[in-house]
Amino acid sequence: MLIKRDFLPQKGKWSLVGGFLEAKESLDQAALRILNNLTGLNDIYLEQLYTYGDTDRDPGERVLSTAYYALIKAGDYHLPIKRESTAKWFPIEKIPNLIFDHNIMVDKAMRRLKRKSLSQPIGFELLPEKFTIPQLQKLYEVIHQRELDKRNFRKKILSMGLLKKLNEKQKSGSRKGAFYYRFDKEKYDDFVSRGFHFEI
Amino acid sequence: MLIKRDFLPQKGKWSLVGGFLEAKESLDQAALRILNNLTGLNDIYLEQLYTYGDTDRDPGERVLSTAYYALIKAGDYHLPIKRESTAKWFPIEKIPNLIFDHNIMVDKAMRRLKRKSLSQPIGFELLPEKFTIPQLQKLYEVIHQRELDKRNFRKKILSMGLLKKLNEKQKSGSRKGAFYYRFDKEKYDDFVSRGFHFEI
DNA sequence: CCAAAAGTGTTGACCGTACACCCATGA
DNA sequence: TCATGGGTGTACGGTCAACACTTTTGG
Repeated sequence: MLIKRDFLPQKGKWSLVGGFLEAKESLDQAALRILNNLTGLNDIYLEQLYTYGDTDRDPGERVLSTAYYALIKAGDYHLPIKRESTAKWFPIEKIPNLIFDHNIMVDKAMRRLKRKSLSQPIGFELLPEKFTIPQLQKLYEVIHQRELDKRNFRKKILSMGLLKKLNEKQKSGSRKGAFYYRFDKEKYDDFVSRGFHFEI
Repeated sequence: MLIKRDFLPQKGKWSLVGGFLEAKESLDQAALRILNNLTGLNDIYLEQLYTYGDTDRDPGERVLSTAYYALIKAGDYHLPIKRESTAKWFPIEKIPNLIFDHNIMVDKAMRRLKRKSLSQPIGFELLPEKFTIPQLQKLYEVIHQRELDKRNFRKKILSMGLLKKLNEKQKSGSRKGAFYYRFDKEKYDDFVSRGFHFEI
């Protein structure tokens, strides 16, 4: 999600969403507040990415920026966006030139996400409650920017035992319909606490 | 490397090394400067770890801390440490209670290092120019806090083709003596640029 | 001659990858 | 009936893990 800057410098260019830390809030709280102000969303997965501290990043004055990235469930982004006029979603491969070092931030976030997706079932944060295996596969394909074999993907994902199959099919998107699944929260917690690695 | 605080609050407790960012330096430069002031070392591998921004981390006043960790070659730490009276090296498993959230920082650094050691030959930064395979193995054992099978370790490491065997033995440490090796810088760069993963 | 660390190969289990066809259904 | 995406199994090769004995040499 990018916003079109409506003030100088670089007015009119696309930019990541940002704001200033207040005296009595933590960095995490600030990130939540800023995201919430723009989108109205709560309960969003947020993770600190990196702190950018070069003296000349912002040509105006010296600014330190601690970048965070959020994972927002597919479907939630239909919610009304507050400053709708300026905020817009972009597919990751079509991100335009951004102000300052923001493209570097996006790049770092993507690398973090790729790595993370190999050691944690991030679908939890990015998919709706009920989702199909083809949906999950597409998520991994977008993150890793390559196509995956559906037989192998399904085998791998199911072998982890984290998914519960529901007795319900998604009817949109195909003639046949795809079964919905749900993450098994308990097994997931086991998994995470033991740490796992997973090639894809 | 820890220092004993010689000022309040928490005077006498162990602490990580820190300092304040100056107006005209980047975070990276500040980290280098602070490390150099204490140890006299240059050309040290430094990596930003995380920025701690809770409002009550320091009971005195509000402080934001961007933590960095350094990898210092075994052997270099024999160099005279400037503030020698207060700085001391600790084995990782014997780190005492530290001030504020510094134990959390150490913990995060260790986790980062474990992960990193699986995707990059960190021996480059941590071992002297010439090193033996048993030395390299001990490095991985310390980082991962478990023993490794020397046959498997040797096989794995050599199969990567990153090491050049020298015609020289380390005579201390064993009767038989162990051959020295050296990293092959070119192949290493290839490796890193292609990215690799490596189970241990 | 002996203690102590260096050095060496094989095997089985598991996992990743490649690959092709049938199924269900709405139009 | 057909186009579309969902769903399934097998076989090969590579990699990890387990495991025990020989070599060298200073004391």
